[in-house]
Amino acid sequence: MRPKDETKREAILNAAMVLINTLGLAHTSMSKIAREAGVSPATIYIYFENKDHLLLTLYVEVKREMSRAILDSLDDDLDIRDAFRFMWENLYAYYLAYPDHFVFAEQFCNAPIADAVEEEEAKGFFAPFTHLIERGQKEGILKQVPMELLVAFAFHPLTQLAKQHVKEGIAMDDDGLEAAFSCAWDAVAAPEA
Amino acid sequence: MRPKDETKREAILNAAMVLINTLGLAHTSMSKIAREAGVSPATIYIYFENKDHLLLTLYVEVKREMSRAILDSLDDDLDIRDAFRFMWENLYAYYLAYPDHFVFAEQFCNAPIADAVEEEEAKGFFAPFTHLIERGQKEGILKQVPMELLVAFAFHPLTQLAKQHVKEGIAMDDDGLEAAFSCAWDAVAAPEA
Amino acid sequence: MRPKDETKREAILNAAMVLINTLGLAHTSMSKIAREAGVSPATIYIYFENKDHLLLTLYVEVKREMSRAILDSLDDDLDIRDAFRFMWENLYAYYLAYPDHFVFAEQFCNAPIADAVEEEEAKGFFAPFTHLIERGQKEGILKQVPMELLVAFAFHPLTQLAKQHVKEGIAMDDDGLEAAFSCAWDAVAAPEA
Amino acid sequence: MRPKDETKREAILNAAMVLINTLGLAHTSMSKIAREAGVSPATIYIYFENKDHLLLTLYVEVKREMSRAILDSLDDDLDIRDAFRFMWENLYAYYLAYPDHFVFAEQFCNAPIADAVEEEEAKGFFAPFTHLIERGQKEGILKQVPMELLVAFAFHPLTQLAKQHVKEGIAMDDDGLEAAFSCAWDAVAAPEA
DNA sequence: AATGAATGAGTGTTCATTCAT
DNA sequence: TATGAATGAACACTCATTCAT
Repeated sequence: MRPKDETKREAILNAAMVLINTLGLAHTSMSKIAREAGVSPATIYIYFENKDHLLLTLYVEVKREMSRAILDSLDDDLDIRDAFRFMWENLYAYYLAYPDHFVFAEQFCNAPIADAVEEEEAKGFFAPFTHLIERGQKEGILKQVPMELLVAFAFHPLTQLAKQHVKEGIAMDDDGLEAAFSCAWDAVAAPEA
Repeated sequence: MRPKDETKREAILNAAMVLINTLGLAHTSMSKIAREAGVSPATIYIYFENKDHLLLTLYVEVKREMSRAILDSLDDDLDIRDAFRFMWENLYAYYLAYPDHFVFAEQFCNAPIADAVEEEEAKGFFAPFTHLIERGQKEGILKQVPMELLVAFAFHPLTQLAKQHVKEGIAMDDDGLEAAFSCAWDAVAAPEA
Repeated sequence: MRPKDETKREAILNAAMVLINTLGLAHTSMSKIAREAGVSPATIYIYFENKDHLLLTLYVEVKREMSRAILDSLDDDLDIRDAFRFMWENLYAYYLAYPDHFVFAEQFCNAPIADAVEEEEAKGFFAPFTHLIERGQKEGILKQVPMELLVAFAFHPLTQLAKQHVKEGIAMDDDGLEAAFSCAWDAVAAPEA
Repeated sequence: MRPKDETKREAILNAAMVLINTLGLAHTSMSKIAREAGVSPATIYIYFENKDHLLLTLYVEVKREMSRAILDSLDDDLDIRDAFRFMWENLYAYYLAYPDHFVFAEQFCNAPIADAVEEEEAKGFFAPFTHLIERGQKEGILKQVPMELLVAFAFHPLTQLAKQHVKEGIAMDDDGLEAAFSCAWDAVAAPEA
């Protein structure tokens, strides 16, 4: 008996992501994924129960890697603003380094199939971030508004910028990042006394 | 030869939107659209060249309606902050009133097929908004940063919030809106002297 | 709009029967049926909901034709033995004339899929026969035993004989039929006083 | 090198029979058989050359067991009628005791694949029965008609009854059996002088 | 303009079988 | 012997689109 081939599993996941980004979810078929991954269509079903399961797995793994890249090296002793900035820059760097992860995640999470992801599963990866916000609010540094607002302003404009930059093949320089961060920080920071 | 039936055209477009929101782009076929719209598959091809054309048309029309709802009643004489707030509230109201337009647009614009939309076509609808920003920067009221930054912070967090609220079936009350707007305004407004 | 083509429907049903008799239920696929019928696989689904529905329809129609051939010309005024013999000979003649109907029915009714046939639907075709038996019992000509016994002895040996004869390409002559019928009649007839 | 495991072979054959009776020949695949038998698909090929060989083997073994149950204890000294009755009751008892053997055999022998069984192989098991008939004809107790007729009337109605009873989960009592046997015997017995 | 019939190419998935261990 | 991995071909069925009316 041959052992399962981890590289084959990775090849399948990666082929799926590449095709979804190129052709779209709607035109990415199992046989195209198989061809791109260099395996037989039947082989995919050894590693994944069915197409939905494959896509869902891909999404969760991408999200996990994202959170790792952004949060793993987060230092709890940093003051709020520095921690915030650290994540912000990590995130933008991640988008530029793995644009396909990011493009895929954006397409996937807006499709109804994404509803099948255990909400908490994906969200859980970002727990350290929510803790940071709570700390910031307790310390009076962040605005006393619902958490979802702060998350929306902290993350989403950056995502949108990255989407444009990835599509146009450009990137912000240090000044651009600085300017963008100042917008983000002003959005979430409590007005100074 | 009867003239083309405008209500039939609308029925087709609407059926497509409903199905795409329910089943996803990937599982929305021409025959399902036909069945949902109460017409024959062949009839769709009288109104639209092919599937892509139908989807693209739908997207452009949705975007046009969005911009109309938000910008048509914009008064050029309003001061920047009031104009800004006017649009902001119009936009959130639109999301709540036509969640399917909005959910569709989000799914569609993240799929590669959206690349086929004349970039400027969709953007053009929002020209009044960019003029507003330019005026705000000239007047020193908005931050002197690239326009795309201001757009990203002005629009995108709200979109994200609306997406959550639509999915969870909730809505912000006046206080919530006030808080959210203050975040947005702080993000884009020039720091006071 | 083209009208549905009845000959196409017949061609599909007949192709299915031929292939099932040749290759067996297990090796008869929709694409083989399509090829044999000279239509596209997709066309089959215009006439039949799915494979099971196609097979079930085929079975019911074959049973209907069988009962028509055997019972339609049955004369209620005949005495029991003559009526019985009339049907018996009609049935054997039918088997020889339409061996494929018969071979198909035998294979199909022994497969679990046959459980899906409305029991009464197929049985109903043979109501005239059960009425005949009841009359024969009332007149004291047939044995006073459960109806299912009489049916089993009246029909099933003949079916078995026909199965062998069809397979071996032979047929009973008049003497053979006479002998066979005398066995059948002795089985069901009440012992003479 | 371990010796082949007889229980494993039995498990495979039994799994095949169970699945064929449940799902039908058409939906019984090698991997389903493997799963049901608790072995790997590859293992089946150690015991059987291929799928056809497995099915054919199963059929022959079932037929062998049937003939054993019915004929092994047959006493040549019994008079014809008693011997006949002995087998008749043994056969019905067997059907009730091993309905799955019987249901399988009926499905299988009506499928074209059964043509591959050495005709004589299966028939051979029932040689004692044909000898009995020959003796009965010589003694003038059975009708002087072709043997196949007597076999058809002796066996087939009973099979048909058993099929119904197995499906409906009922069984004949002693009176029912008596009545059924009297039909069978009248069918095959020579008319009394 | 409008339709249901028709289709070849494609879908996601399972098949019988073999491979490598 | 026994296995799970692996596969190309096939499966039932649907696709986007065109045809004939």
